[in-house]
Amino acid sequence: MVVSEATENPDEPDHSTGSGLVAEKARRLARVEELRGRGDEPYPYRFDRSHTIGDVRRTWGELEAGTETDNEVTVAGRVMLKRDTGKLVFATIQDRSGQVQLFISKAVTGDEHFVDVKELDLGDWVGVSGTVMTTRKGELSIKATTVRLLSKAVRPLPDKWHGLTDTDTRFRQRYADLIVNEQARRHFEIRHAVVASFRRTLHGEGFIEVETPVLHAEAGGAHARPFTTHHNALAMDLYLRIALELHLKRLIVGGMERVFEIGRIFRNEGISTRHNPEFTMMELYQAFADWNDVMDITERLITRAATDALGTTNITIRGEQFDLAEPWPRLSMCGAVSDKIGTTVHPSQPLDEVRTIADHHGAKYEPSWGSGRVIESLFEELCEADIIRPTFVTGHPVEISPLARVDRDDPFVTERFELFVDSRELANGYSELNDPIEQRARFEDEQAAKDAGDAERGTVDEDYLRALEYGMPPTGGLGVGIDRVVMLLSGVDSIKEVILFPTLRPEQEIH
RNA sequence: CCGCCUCUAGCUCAAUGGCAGAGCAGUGGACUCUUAAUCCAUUGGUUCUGGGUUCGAAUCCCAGGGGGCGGACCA
Repeated sequence: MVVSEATENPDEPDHSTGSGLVAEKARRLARVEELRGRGDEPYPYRFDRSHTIGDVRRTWGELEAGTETDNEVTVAGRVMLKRDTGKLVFATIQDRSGQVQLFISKAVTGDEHFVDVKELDLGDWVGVSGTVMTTRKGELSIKATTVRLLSKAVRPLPDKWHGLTDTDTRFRQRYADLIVNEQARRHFEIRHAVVASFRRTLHGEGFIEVETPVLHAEAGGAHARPFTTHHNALAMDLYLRIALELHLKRLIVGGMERVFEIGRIFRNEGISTRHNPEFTMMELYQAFADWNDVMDITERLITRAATDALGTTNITIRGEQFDLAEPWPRLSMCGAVSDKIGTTVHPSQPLDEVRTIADHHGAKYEPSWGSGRVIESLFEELCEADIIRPTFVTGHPVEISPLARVDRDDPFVTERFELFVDSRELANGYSELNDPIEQRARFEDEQAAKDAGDAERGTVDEDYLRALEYGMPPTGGLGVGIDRVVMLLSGVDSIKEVILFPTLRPEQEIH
């Protein structure tokens, strides 16, 4: 806490001449003391309201201008604006359902109570009782008989007109962002609607919601660098999970048939407009289904989420309108690359041949990569940027898909798809590999690549193999990046806009 | 980790090498139908930090810090 240098006598700071944040806080804190001194609690324990502001608007929104009713209501909200015309004060208060004007007349409240109204600051929480009315100009208002302070704000709100625009401050002080920026509140309403919609759809189709460990002894199920942590009592290092996959499939082995989890996963990688170190994934696994079933459920989940969150399946991507309800095109990875460059590429081709093509088209690769992984690099380099509308990219090479089942018609690719929208990967799914012998071979390939220096590759998960040995039914699986779905439906370009508290460096000093 | 951009009052922004300013918020005053209320008066600055160039630096240079965008990384 900084003590103002201008304060010569610390026992009695001079609020009349000071200014700036320190003086403003001192002035408001002095008001807190003044209220306590006379026996009024500036932070009461509870308050009963009869209506939300949204209720008031719904019930009386059509009232004609210049109407006085004797309908009594009690609402609560934060003071956002105050217009003082002397013996009449207008204030705009806000709760999560909206804003409404208070009409506070000295003649109604009485002189003593009116003095306290005058002392209210922007940002204070109040509980208000009064009657519903409209002004001569037609503004729906509550004609207050009492205005009770529910919580004194000692820090001023951001600018009442321009709000808070500094991105750094908006993300660090999300609380302030949410108070003043309706758009920010909207993004998190959409987020809630998406998650609720996913749950509703999945429950409706017989899926069971489960929770699996966040702390893993082995970080498997994806290619990513994990965060490490330590458990003291067990005296061992643990990883934060990078995927949900392997535990959920153990449950399919256990006979749960349809399971899903919505959970946080952690990847120790770069931060960008599309990546946050912790993000939310929904994964589901459905026994007796294959990748085609999973593509269908992906369309249902996201289309219904759009309807539930936005009331429409029409969305705008890069200024262009798309209807999510129309079937989503399917594009094979090898086919897309082949079409783009005019020659056929396929993971069955010798590595030299594929490398030559990559060199020719500026796609990068590492010495340890096989043909399949180089083709993926070609796809990322040449095709990804062109995908705007929702598109299933299918047929990923076996080399880059260690948990997916080989295509029933082509032994070099898998029955796998990734959903791309606006050049971003939103979902990933496949027919799950359930042959324990083949899975072991795939894990051993991963381990070999890891041993050769590729840090993101996987390891042999013996317990998972043991589970498969009990027999996993044919299964289709899906992972959906919730944050990215919310980005799509919110129409924002940065993942930080849809994460309440995105990862940032800590502030050095808090003012 | 690299490149570019950015950082000025609580908030939103000016000042392009020559006295650090405005609006909002705050403070004092007027006002019983305002709508970002209005009107009069007024307080408030480590110009992100440190160093340098210069008679003189918010401004130019160097280093550092925060943030943004792009790249790298991210199957």
